[in-house]
Amino acid sequence: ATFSLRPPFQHWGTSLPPRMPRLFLWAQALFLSLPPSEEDSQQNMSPEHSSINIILFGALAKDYSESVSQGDTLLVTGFTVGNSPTAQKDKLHACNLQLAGDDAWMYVSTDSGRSSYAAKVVKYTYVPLSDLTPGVVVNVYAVVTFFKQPFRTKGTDYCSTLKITDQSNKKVGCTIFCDKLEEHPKIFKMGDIIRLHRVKTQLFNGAISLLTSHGFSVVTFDGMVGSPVVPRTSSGSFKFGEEDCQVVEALRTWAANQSLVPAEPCVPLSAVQPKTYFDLTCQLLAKAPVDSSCTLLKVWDGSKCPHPLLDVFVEPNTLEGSPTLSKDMANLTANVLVYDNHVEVARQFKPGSYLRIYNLHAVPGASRLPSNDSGQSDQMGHLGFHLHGGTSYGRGLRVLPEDSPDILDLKRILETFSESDINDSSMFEVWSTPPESFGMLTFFTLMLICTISRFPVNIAYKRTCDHTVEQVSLAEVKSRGPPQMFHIQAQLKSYQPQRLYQSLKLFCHKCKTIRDVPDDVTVGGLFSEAQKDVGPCNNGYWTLVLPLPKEPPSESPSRTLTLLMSSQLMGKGKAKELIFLKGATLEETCRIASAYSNIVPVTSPQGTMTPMDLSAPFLFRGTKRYYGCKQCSQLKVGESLGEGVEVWDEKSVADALGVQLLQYGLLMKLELQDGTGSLEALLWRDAESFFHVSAEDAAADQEAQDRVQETMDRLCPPGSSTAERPWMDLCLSAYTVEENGQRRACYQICHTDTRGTNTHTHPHATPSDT
DNA sequence: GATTAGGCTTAG
Repeated sequence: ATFSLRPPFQHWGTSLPPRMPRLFLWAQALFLSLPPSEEDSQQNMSPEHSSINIILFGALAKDYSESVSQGDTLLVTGFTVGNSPTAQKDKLHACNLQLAGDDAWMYVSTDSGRSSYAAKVVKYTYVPLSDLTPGVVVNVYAVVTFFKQPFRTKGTDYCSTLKITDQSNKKVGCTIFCDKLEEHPKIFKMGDIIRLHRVKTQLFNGAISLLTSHGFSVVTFDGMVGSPVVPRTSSGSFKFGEEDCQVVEALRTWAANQSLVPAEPCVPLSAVQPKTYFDLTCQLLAKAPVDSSCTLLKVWDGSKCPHPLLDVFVEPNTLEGSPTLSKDMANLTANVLVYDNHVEVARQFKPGSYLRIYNLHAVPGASRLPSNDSGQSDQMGHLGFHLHGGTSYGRGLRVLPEDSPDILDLKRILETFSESDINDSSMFEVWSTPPESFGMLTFFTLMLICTISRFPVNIAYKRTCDHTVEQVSLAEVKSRGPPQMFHIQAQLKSYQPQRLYQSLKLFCHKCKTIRDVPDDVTVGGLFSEAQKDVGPCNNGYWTLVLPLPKEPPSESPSRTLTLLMSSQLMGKGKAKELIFLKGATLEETCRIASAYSNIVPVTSPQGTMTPMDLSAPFLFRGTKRYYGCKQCSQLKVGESLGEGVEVWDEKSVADALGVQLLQYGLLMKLELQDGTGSLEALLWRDAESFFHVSAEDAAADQEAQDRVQETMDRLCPPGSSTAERPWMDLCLSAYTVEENGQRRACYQICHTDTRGTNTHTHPHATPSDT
């Protein structure tokens, strides 16, 4: 992965980012033992010189850190011998062995004696907890009997505190330090199985404990007998085989007969006793910051609490997500106040996600929230829930993945709410409302169904238009026909293109045509084609010709890179602001563009410098690429450049070159439905405000692309049923297009804004601005 | 490259 431009560019004095190996492993006093040779004895070498440091660089470091264990025998070839800078300190050999580059290899022979090629065959040995001795690095398999979710330490890391045990019945404490939260063990409940690689034994208070050591890794599993053995890890390169399955299953079976786990700490809202501590598995409906040390979470688990639940009012504009009044009234919403260290954790949560809250305190009596001191006298004795500060008793909270068994159960329960029909008697039970208020009940039940059926993404899609139009059904839209504006309420049935990058288009304001953004293979091909033009170009530009080092195969022709700068700009000391580049590959152009403000790739077919085929970008600015319209551009390179131009941006460069600049846009076709029918509508003119993304950013920036994807995933969650999709308030413009003499009605979504993630409007409420 | 914590209830 060497960068062929480096030598000339270093000479030229640019600041191109170097491509250095990113990974290296400091493998200290590795597991290698060299038996003292005869020469050594003759030279009176001291015994400590039988140990030597090996340093691995690059890909080797990554591969071997995954595959070498203490005690393995290594065969090392292709190394260089260097002075060991740590010889004084570690008293090891004065030299070290450095393994870098393609020639360096290391072969690993495991305990079993079968030598083999590196990473593939390493076998881990697991030590029973009763056999642990202090001061060694080991691998263990165990059952978790106590755990704390990772919490911030006073140092640089997060810490997970665990207690684990195995068939040897020995209980061992385990402390995991790691600065990355995702690398901490994913433990959801006591009884989960854990596999720890490279943990260090340590004597503390007279007992063995385990501590993370270099190269530490962890995988966890559900502890329930019979459930699928699915490793939970964030590591992409962990080893997991048939034997692991067997170890996990053996531990599960053993643990099932041991009563290791105390009485089920997980309690549904329907079984909560006041003044107790319990674990709650729930879905987050909404959250709101209360103050710097307290956050409110509104959650439910689909069960009805027998005790009246405390309601906590917060300013609606501070609330993220959509709690529903109906769930409050049905005593389904639990208000959880999360304090101190847990606030940071809760900040990451998104409404709709599934949570488990550990050691939640059910507190009868009103909360002392400043905003509702007065209003809560009538809530005396209502149950509130507190997640106190600190981590005692494993107090904490985390998101559970949607496919974990407990969540599947919970989802099923929550689904029964959205599927419930008004005539469904289970609904009446939920309400436990006396028969005499039946009329009232029907109204509220209707409300409940309306709201819940739009769960979990009850987002208000706000119309931003300023006209007043009656809201109509899709069937009416079709029967009334164009030209007209409509307001509709609909769900997304499907959309095209499914590959969202294909929605990026280039638009010419002059000839009104839309074209696709070419992919890198196509653009790269145009650059290769342009490279064939090796002739000179003499049109009065300052020219710098850079020979490039030969690349294999050696018979390939030598290449040069030509940089051209305008004499006019040179005269003003602005030469670097606009650079023309000839002979570069696409990749090289991109790299150079990262260091200069405007790079124009050019060729010189008849000895005159001219922009490349306009199928390719005519301009690179940082990560952004700009295209010109083939039909409408009238290239004029060679004439005087940019008289009076102060700032060189895409517009002034396009003007100077006679290029008709194309504008980026997003084009999608959305199929809408509302129960009266479905309708295909385009998203084009107002697509940027719909997604809150500039199309130009979306062409160059992953984050912007993600935002488009997220919006589509919210409107149409992958694998979701219609009932789960949110409703949108949309403004629709109907117009007529003529194709082959045929007139056809066309619809476009306009004036609609998906920013409303923090707002909530009841589905039947009329947006205030319409 | 050391350090962090080393379960055992907040007090809202």
